[in-house]
Amino acid sequence: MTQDRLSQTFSALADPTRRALLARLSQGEANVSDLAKPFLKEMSLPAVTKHLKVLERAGLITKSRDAQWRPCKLNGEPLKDAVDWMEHYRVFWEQSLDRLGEYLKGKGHGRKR
Amino acid sequence: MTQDRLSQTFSALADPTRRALLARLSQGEANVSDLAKPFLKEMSLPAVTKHLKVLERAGLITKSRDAQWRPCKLNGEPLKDAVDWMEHYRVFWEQSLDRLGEYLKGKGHGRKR
DNA sequence: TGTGTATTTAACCATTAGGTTAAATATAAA
DNA sequence: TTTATATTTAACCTAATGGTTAAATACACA
Repeated sequence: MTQDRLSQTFSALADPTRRALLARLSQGEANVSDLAKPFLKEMSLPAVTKHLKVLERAGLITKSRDAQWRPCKLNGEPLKDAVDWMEHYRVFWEQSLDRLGEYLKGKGHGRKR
Repeated sequence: MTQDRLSQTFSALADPTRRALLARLSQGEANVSDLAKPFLKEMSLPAVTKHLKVLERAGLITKSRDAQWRPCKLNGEPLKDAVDWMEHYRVFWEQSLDRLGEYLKGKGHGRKR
């Protein structure tokens, strides 16, 4: 199925290998074999290539060419829409922290000691 | 595979039906058939049940019991970790906006007219 | 023109995801 | 105890995911 943009972003992020690749790329450009190195005990090079392709199709990275190397660069823009979507729900994770905060501040008016 | 928490959250969000279910629940509790109603032209009730189960396993909703109804309630906490992860990349979507901002402010010192 | 290094593609496989229909279960109420 | 409504489970199907190995391609250089 041709997924909508947001689904594509979220499903690209739904894999720890791919998140680790993005984390590595947040420190700077790197080519495929550099990126693959930390994973070659766990999986093959073509497996990493496939993960990179998923990230590329999601627009989260772009590959350029330098001789036989393919330097990859992180592109954060798709994350903006994802975060924007999630921000609508901020109240749903902050409300529980509020309750915790009020409890800790002793606003319970003597309830629970 | 038993996924890590973050992967489970992102993959739960990687489906438009499930995001729509969460959007509906952000307006308040609803039971399964209420939630399913907008989707029954596109899919069956058991399909919706499955989506709700995915959201439940991801900790994004909780179901309670009221006679034969199963009221569902949104739980935003897993989204916090997801947003926290993404915030590390904020600079990667803001930097391009900065460049746009600087361009618009004419900070280009005459380059590119 | 080979040769070495980097990367991708092809062909395949097992598991998961997302859907279906039919049957089972839970609960209230006649 | 039957009936009606709400929901889930079972069994099944197809396509997508994430991995493999082997072969192909891209490029620099002796």
